[in-house]
Amino acid sequence: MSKLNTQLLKGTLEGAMLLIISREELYGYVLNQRLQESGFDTVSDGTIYPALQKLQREGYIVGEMRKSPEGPARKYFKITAEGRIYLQLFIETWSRLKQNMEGLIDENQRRYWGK
Amino acid sequence: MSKLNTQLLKGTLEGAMLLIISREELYGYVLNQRLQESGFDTVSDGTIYPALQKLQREGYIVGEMRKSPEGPARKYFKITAEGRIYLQLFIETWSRLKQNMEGLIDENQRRYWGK
DNA sequence: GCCTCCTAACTTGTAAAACAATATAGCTAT
DNA sequence: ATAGCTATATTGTTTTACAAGTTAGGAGGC
Repeated sequence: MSKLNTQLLKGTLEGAMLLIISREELYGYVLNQRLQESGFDTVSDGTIYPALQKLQREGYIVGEMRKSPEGPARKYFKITAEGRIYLQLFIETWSRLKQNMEGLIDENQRRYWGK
Repeated sequence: MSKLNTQLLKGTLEGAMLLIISREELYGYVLNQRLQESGFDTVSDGTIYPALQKLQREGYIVGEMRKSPEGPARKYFKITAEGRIYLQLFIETWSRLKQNMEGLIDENQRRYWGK
């Protein structure tokens, strides 16, 4: 079950992260909490920090270190103009995939009650 | 674009393959055509055959070689009882992921016309 | 002082998945 | 024969997610 979720996570995580960062400037630790609030299973540190670095490397987000009043410094990320363009592309591609899957699933369900 | 699709494909491909096999006994070559008909980009041979072997190894499908009236032999696959159970689990997990993404995307769209 | 806990970012090594490219092989038509 | 379509399978590479571990700051308890 959790393994299945891991597989389904692939490919959608970056998009989900970018969607959250697009509405709110935040740092990795809080991003992880937001993902959980959005229904995703806990994402490990070893997943989220490399993913953030990749998004930054590609120019979709930029990070900035800021001191914390309590605890270690935080790296706040915000989305760039390029990131917004990529985000729209992601949403379109996701929608297409969603419709494709929906079509297959609907047909599957239909065969179990009245053809 | 095609690269983005590749990433989104991850995790959903097995489910899509199983959905198609559940409605129709077929072999890899035709499965690939069906996937395209369902809107997925072309899936390479190096993806589909190992994926079929994995599904069989896990007991979700079984394959059987049959002679072809024209051309080389074909390996026909059909879904097993175990495969049907896994398929229902996949559909539930997919639906959950879909709703999670939907929630994030809706919120994103809302911020561009009437808050 | 020392230990534990919570926050916070990052690294390392491993496993899974998809791809391109390649190999093999049967049949058809030129 | 050789080119083209069908058909399965393997190899090597890249990407992604994870577990586990490292480093470090601040708070509280003993």
